[in-house]
Amino acid sequence: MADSTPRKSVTLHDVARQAGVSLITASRAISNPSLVSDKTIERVRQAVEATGYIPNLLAGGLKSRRSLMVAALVPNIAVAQFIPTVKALTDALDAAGYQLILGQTGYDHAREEALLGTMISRRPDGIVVTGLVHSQAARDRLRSSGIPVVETWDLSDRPVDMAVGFSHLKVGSAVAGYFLGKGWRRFGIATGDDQRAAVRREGFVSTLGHDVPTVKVPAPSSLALGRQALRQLLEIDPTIEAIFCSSDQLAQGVMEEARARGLRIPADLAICGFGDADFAAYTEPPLTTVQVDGEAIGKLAARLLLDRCRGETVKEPVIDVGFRVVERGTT
Amino acid sequence: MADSTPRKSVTLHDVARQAGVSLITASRAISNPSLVSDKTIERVRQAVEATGYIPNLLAGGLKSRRSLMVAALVPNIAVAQFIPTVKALTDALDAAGYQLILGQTGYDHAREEALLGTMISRRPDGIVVTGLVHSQAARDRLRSSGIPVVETWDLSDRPVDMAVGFSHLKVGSAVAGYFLGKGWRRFGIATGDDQRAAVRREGFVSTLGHDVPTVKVPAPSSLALGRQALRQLLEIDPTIEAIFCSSDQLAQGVMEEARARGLRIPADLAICGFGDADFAAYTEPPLTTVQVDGEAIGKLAARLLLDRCRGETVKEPVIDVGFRVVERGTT
DNA sequence: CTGTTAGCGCATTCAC
DNA sequence: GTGAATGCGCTAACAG
Repeated sequence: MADSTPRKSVTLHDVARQAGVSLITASRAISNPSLVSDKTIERVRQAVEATGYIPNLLAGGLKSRRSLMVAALVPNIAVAQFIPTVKALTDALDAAGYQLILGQTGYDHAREEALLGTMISRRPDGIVVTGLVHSQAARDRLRSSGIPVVETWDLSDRPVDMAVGFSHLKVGSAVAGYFLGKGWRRFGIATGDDQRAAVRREGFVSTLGHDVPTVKVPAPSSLALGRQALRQLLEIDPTIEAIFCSSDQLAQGVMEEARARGLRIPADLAICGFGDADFAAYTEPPLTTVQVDGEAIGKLAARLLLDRCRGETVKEPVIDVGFRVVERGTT
Repeated sequence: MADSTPRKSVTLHDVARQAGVSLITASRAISNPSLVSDKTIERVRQAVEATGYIPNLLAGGLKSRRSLMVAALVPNIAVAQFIPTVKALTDALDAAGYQLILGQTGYDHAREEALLGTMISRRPDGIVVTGLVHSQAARDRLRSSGIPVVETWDLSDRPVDMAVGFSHLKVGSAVAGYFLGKGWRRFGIATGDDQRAAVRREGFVSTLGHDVPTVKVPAPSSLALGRQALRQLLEIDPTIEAIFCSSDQLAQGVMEEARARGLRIPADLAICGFGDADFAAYTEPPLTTVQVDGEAIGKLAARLLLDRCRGETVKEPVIDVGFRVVERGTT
């Protein structure tokens, strides 16, 4: 009972010998029991128990060409935005026996390209990226690898393979339209420095028809950066009536700073966030924001990938999950 | 230029043939260039380029017994607490060529045990778990697997292998001592339902010498649950002077609810969080909390693991990173 | 239902 | 400096 298997790891060979069956029968008893008699299954089960056998998925995957792994690339896991997606993805894949390999691109295209190479070299059965794959070289390599790919949190006419997301341009337009409908005319933008946030800004400005004072903060955005952003925006234009923030964390910071300055929300300053974070409905006042179903994105990405792994052809390889401006107390 | 390698993936064999060298020379040119002449390296490099070769780490790892993967088990990635650790771990490992496989135990011991089995079957070069491994069966399997293990965010006299964390009992004691020193005598606890939070509560209560009204919320804790917790606590005892929360998210919710009720912080109600989240210093008033360096935990865990992978013996297998009560405006 | 044969793609011996 | 053989641990094809 001290230590059963100190060095030499026990292999399927040992199990087969112990059970008095051939290697392949032991293999089948474990991974495809319907092909084996109950008596044999039981003998193998006992042998597994006795030897403390733990299968080597790497070896199996080499032959079967299924690694049961999915690579997920996020810009930065500290970006709260993507966590529900990663969580839903992890859960859905786990239920099907797949595990997630995590990679961070740091919003850097060169790094993304290098990381994709590393991931491909691990032969995952699928790859999920947040955002669209930027470099053409990376797109080509992904395609020629033959690995199913899902691009998420954005949409494209010509995805590498599959996509689950929504239009950031439309988000910006929708918020601008909403602000205009409320009668406000003087705006500000507090935004992270990533590309999708830039597209939302573009949609906002284009619907407005003119540019808008903007403060850009580095990712990951946070409450602290939101406070700082409002200070800077009010320096640029103290008469701003409404601010569009690229995340709810930034918006929360803008709220705190406004409160610290004695500004009433929304009478003196209206605020709209983005993402509908878990806390957004519970701030004082509750935060108006753009709801995006990050969890659904993760679930759908998993479904697309798993369908592909089962050899099915996906009929709808590009899914628009949409978004919704959720009006609450800050506007 | 259409598609270079549609089905049959290119192997090192193809590269070697193209370069006019043997398989092993090609292998060395790529992974151990110091053993090969510059001319050969260049020929191989060109062949790699021409064929679009991407190495298969699974195959290499099978022989070399190094998967270049580390498994990380967290209760739930949606728990903000652990994100800096996972991020630091991912970054540090990535710099050394290792990738992280993510798993979620859901604070469930049976699930943790099953997941550890799955992870071991992937033959990672190291395993990081948040918290101590609970089931004895899992501890035994981990030990006999021979895989380096780091338990984090807690300490133990007899870790499975290595540990990086701090004493939750001492955290609870320290906060109780701090509260008592401020002259408060009527307390409440808002806590997540995980085991480490329970130990912090135990430390708090034991230093106090008597039990305390407690509201327990399910993980992951959030601002919304914090608001709810304060409502319940005030029902139990409307005269509570100070509340110890098991996370800063909960504390933020308590603050919001207090504000909504017109309670002044800290005059009417003092609040202490746990974790020192990124927003804690920027709330109104800034949140008193217990600072724990989650990033350092991740970095240290990576260092221990990498040292082991290099075959070095770790002289200090249990590291106490400590903690600090950070006094801010809510107390 | 069970077994035999032949690799998966690469890296570790050992030779030269 | 380079190469030939050998097998990591397992499973896809066939056969019986």
